[in-house]
Amino acid sequence: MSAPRIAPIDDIRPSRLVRPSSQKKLDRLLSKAAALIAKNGFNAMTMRELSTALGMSLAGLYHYFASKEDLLFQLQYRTFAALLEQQEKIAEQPGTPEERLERLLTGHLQFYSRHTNELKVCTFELESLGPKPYKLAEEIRRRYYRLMASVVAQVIDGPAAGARETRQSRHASLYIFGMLNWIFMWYDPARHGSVEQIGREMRDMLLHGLKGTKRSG
Amino acid sequence: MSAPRIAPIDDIRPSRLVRPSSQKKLDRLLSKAAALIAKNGFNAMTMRELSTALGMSLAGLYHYFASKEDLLFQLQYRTFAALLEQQEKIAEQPGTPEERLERLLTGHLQFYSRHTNELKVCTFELESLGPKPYKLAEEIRRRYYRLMASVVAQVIDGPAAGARETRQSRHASLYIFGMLNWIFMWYDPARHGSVEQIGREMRDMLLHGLKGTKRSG
Amino acid sequence: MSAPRIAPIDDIRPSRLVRPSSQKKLDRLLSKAAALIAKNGFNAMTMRELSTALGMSLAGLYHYFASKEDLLFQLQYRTFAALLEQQEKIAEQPGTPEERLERLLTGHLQFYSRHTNELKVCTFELESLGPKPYKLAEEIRRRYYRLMASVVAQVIDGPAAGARETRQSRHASLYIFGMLNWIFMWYDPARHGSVEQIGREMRDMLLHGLKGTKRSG
Amino acid sequence: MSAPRIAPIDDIRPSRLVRPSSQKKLDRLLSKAAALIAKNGFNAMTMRELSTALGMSLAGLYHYFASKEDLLFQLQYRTFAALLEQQEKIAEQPGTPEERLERLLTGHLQFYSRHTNELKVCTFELESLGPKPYKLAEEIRRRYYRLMASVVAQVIDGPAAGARETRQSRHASLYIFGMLNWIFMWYDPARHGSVEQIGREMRDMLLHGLKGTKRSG
DNA sequence: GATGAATGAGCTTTCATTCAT
DNA sequence: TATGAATGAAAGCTCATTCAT
Repeated sequence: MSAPRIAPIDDIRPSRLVRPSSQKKLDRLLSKAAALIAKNGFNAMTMRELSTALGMSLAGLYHYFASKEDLLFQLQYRTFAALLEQQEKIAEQPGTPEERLERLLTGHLQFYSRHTNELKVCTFELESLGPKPYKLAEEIRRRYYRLMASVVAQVIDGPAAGARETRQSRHASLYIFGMLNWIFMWYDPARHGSVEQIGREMRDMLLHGLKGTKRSG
Repeated sequence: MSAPRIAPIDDIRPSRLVRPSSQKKLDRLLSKAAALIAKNGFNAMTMRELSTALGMSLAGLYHYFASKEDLLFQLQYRTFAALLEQQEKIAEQPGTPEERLERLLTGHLQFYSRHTNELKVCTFELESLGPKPYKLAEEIRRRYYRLMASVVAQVIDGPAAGARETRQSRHASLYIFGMLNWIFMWYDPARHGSVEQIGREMRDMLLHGLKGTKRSG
Repeated sequence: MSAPRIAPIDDIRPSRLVRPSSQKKLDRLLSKAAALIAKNGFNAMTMRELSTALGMSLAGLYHYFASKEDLLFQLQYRTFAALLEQQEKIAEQPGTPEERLERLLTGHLQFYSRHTNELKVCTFELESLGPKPYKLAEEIRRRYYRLMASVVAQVIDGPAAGARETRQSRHASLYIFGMLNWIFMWYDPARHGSVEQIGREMRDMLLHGLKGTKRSG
Repeated sequence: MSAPRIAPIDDIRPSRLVRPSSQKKLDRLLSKAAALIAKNGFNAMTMRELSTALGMSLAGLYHYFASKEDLLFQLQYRTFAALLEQQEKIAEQPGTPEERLERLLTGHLQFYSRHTNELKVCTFELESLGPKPYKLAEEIRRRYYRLMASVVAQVIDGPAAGARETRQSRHASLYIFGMLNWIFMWYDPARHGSVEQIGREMRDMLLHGLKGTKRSG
């Protein structure tokens, strides 16, 4: 069940090679961009604004990104790829389906709490991509979705049933992604507790229903 | 437990009265605007584009909306108010907490299926509002959230416990709204069945956990 | 030396007769318009703004004025005509040239203090008129200028010299109009005293030079 | 009696440094803008019109001016500052109060004849500025006014009286500025002679009264 | 007379992007 | 690599004016 390699970024930016020496600077640029996009949306972020926030010239940005959309794509692709890689490793660890589900939930939430801006951009600005980069990003997303669905299927039908998805498991996975992604709209660690706690709550609700959430209070 | 009346729109635009005769036209404008915003986002929709789609002049739009943002606000406010009104009526009907929860789920999804564009705009363009209209829209949202949380609380702790919210019920409500709102990202009636079916699935999962979803297959 | 009648307004607005019954309303409109134009300039005043300030509909204004420029013209023409008529009467009164000069100065300043807004519009928005109304307004102005120049000539060269203008009298008249019209830029009755006092000061300075102004202190 | 330095422009636009290399270009832009504004007023001048007249793109203008109003402010501030600097130098030269007054009159008129457009903009478009730049421009104006008033005071009360302003000297200065500034409305070198001649005429009228103007004919 | 609705033309400003240096 | 200067395209919005009622 080893995953195929993810298509390289340069598929979409064949014109420019980013050498290791500038990797660190590139990361800084993307991080700042993520913060600005997360705050007001991709459209609202302007290249000028970004250049000012970075203390560099507007034209200078175009040494790192072929276009504003390329910037968005790089941001999304890298983030998604990192999330998927993490979750695939987590899913490979042995354990009951229930244990693995909890690990996926918590892993997702932890990734969220460490890369809030980046994940927010991935979650809400997918449609801002053009058709080609969209397809590339979509592909990773789909793999992540299948990963979740296969674990959910084992929870529902038992590990003996293999990882065959069913209508139930597919729908449930969509509900679960809704729960997970909606967290951007409300989560505040000071008010709601740690993401690990949230992960346990979700697990209880998913495994035992609403009444089961009383146990984890 | 009768709800206080919703603050009238004119709180924010006291200068303009929309008379009954133009109500119909206003509805048409808002409906088309909702479609365009839902498609590409509020920022991407241009007033010119809207005017063309409506077959009227650009300047003519400004007879109905003080600004582009005012348009967004009117759209959100009306839609939210209609949704809230519907759901409050539904919640008032007698029945066990479980029955009332299912009715709320289904009611939300039905509203979604009848006003997909409008609800999408409400769900994803809230942050495009300025501070003052944001607060007004937020207020309705909060009331809807409380309505859901009170029913969820009764499901968890039993009807005898009253509608007192707890940490569990509040968090669970947030998870539920995530499930409900995420539907914009994937739902296709042809592939996923009717919204009533989805509503039953969600109910089963919420009441009995993932394994409980097998029953409604 | 009786002055020829002033060309009737209808030369420029042949399309519409203003009947006596609406005369009063027309005056109100022009007065409000004068106030708004005086405040921010003709260009900055909008017909909407005016209609709002008057509590009437935008379209309604066009029953009284063929266009925005027509409004300006009517305002200027009426005001100038009234000023000229007053000053011609004043100049006809008997007296030494010096006395008649003082009367003209004071008359001008009194007219200013009674019709500040209107006169300001006449003084600073002449160029906002199109060529045809400009010429009509210019004509009255020129008559007023000649009236002043003839009196100034008598002051300089003695009443025996008749009213023949000279280079001196013409230039001096221009300087005097400068003094008079610049008053819009600074005059405040609370700080500078009555216009009659100002008139005496100007007379002293004009007749006796700067050192002569000490007498009227 | 050395004057304090004039507040630098950057007080209001600290973000943009105009380097010496672009100074020449900036001057060209402002000069053309002055011509267009002088012709039809600030409101009537459009940025498009200016860009066309300069043979550059509309957007390019915004490299030099943060906004249309900023353009007006820069124009006014620079012109006023230059006028004030010149007149302060002139006033410092030794001589009787009468000689110094004449030098100020002639200096003002010469500045006018060399920078007609710019000075016209300063004189008639002050109110087109917003409150903050207005205050800055007002400040320079006031200093110029005081300079004139102090010399006028010495003419009236003799040099021994120092430069203490009196009601007479203050008012007389306002009349003088009226005479000087009104020149925009009528002066034509071909018809009225050189500005130096006008300056002498004004001096004679101011020192000896209307009858004294015969001497300079 | 009066007005709500509508519009063509035009305004200031912003944006992503390019290019000579 | 880096940047100041420049620009085509387009955006939101306003204005004087018209016209059916």
